[in-house]
Amino acid sequence: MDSKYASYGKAKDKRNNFDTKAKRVKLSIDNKNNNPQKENKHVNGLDTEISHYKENPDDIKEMRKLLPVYAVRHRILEEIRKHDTMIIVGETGSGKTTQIPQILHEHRLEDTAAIAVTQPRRVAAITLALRVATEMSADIGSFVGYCVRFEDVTSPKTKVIYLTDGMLLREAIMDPLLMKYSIIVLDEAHERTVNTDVLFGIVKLAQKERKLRGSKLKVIVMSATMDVDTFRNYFDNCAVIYLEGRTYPVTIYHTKLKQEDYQYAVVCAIFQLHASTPADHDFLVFLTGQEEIETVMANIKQIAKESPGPQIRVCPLYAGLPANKQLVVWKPIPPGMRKIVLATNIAEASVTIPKIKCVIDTGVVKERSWCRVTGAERLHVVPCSQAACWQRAGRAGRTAPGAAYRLYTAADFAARPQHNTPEILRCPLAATLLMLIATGMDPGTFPLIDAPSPDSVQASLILLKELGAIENENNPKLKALGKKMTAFPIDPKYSRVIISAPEYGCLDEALSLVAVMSSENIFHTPLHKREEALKVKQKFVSPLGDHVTLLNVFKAFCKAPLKKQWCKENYLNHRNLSYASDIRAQLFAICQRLNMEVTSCGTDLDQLLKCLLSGLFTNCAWARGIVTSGTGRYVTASGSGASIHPASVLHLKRPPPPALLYTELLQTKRAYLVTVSAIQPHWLHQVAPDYARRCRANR
DNA sequence: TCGTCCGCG
Repeated sequence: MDSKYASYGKAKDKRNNFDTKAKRVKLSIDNKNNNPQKENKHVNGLDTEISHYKENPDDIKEMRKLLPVYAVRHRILEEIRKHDTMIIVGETGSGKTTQIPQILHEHRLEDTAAIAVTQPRRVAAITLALRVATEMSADIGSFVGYCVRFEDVTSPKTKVIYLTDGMLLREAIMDPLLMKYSIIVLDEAHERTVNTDVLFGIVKLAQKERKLRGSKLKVIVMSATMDVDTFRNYFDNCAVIYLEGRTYPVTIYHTKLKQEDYQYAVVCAIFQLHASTPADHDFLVFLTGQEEIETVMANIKQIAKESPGPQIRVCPLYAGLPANKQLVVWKPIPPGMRKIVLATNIAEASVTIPKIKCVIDTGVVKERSWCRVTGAERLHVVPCSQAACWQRAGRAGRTAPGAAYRLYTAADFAARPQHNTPEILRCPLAATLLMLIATGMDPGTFPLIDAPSPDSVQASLILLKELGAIENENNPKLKALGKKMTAFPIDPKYSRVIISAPEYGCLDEALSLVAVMSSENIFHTPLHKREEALKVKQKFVSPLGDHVTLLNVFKAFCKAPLKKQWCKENYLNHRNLSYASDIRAQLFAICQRLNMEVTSCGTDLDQLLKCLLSGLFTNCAWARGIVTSGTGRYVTASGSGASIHPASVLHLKRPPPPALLYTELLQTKRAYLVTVSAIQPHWLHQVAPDYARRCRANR
């Protein structure tokens, strides 16, 4: 155990040292209840336990009447009748997402068309629809339904449709005026996901155009944040309704001193609170990632052995954790024991853990950003916004009054930005721009609350031009190839791979590979079982590189009869492989619709790599002739240095391949090429001659 | 020799 805390748990005298150390966290009451309203305000999110409710219809009616929104339903209705666009700010538990669509439906405000209620997440769309169907005593898929990727549970009679905003965006490609709906409710607007931001513009333009045609579209934006000025300005100073929430007060504590090392501070805070808090108070701790969670978990277990107080059960929670291990968080524990949940920001909005009384917030988050010049994505730990801090604190007040211990000072808090940087300013834009162009929008004039820099837009338009999707970056007109690309709900580079595949006779393999690459990491490597996980991976490894290795794993997964068991034995993530399998089926169906011939290249895997290169030709790296500084042994097309990621099967391979095709350029401590294959340098000239010429000219 | 936040179609 190389933990820097490990020694504290070993001897009692060192425990004293731990307690009296100057560095220990001092928790003080800096702003106890000074602003109880504010404490609740960014709390939102969906109770995943919603779907487990089983009540009789009378109870449900009574429960609806108790919701804050019920009392003001007539006023809401009146306002919505009056205004074409409005913003509803509702705190957690106000019932806005489940009740307002019902109120609209009961008063037949949707007319002959339907009501769309969008959500950033699939599970939310599904569970909300199930809840509302129960409340309205309807079968799901009748007049209440939902629509998410792989699952359309609606019928022509469906009047209230819960759907992901990604799904509504895809509908906009077919019908930019969204004529199917007379009311569109955009929920969780404060999260500012790329899809929600783009939908704002789509509905705004659709509303304007439909007004001219005498077909009204009502737009209702729902948000948990109180800072609605940005939204209000964007929607031409529309009306705003505020709804009260249903949460309990959360007392906020800040540290008196700045904590230099939050990983150290968090362990100190846990044990200080552990010694002073009743055993039935569960803790929720916000950390940044898998490795950090595993390290802190090991430290807690070590110290707990020597520590007085109730028994501790530590539960890790992050998205990459296999589902069965995630579920442990929701399992009840024996009385007299304390549950400590160590979570990433998955617990901030995506999932709700009941009975949390105490939140410990490190105040940091791991954020991904994109560099338009090198195409590199960066993962780094940054302080989170004030809004995120309130959101985290609110997790302690879901079922009873609680407390939030912030491992940063009140001054530090005050100096933070109010909101996180919207995703649209941080991510590659090619997919979004292609979607917009396919919807008939002009990327130059499309209204966005926060517009990305013209340089970022330009960089992504150039990529779309190079992929053959649009004519020109200055006058982006969709080409036939681009039109075909939008049929596939995947990254434009990958849809280009699929469309090229028949040419290389490898559509069968390309579909599998693109499906796996569109899913999350399929390898699960726990910190303490790394060696064993690496050993079992060997049977899938191909000398050609990571891509063929991924393909080998996917093929074996498809053949395995007991998939869950098989994944466990092979240290693979069953959820992500199943997801890849679903994506493959979806892509396959689209190929059939487009009359594409599904052929296999058999053992001629060079064909597959060339095909991959036809979409990822901008992702080539060449071995450096002369080893210069420590920036890496390869150089990319943009001229930046990088090394093969150590998790790659080509890492440390001798001799190093002269040229590589990489999936991702990731900047962590250094720049790494992630998921790579060896290619012949002359392939680039065969596969993408125009690009190869320009690329050589620039180098 | 690395340690992959969260999501969507």
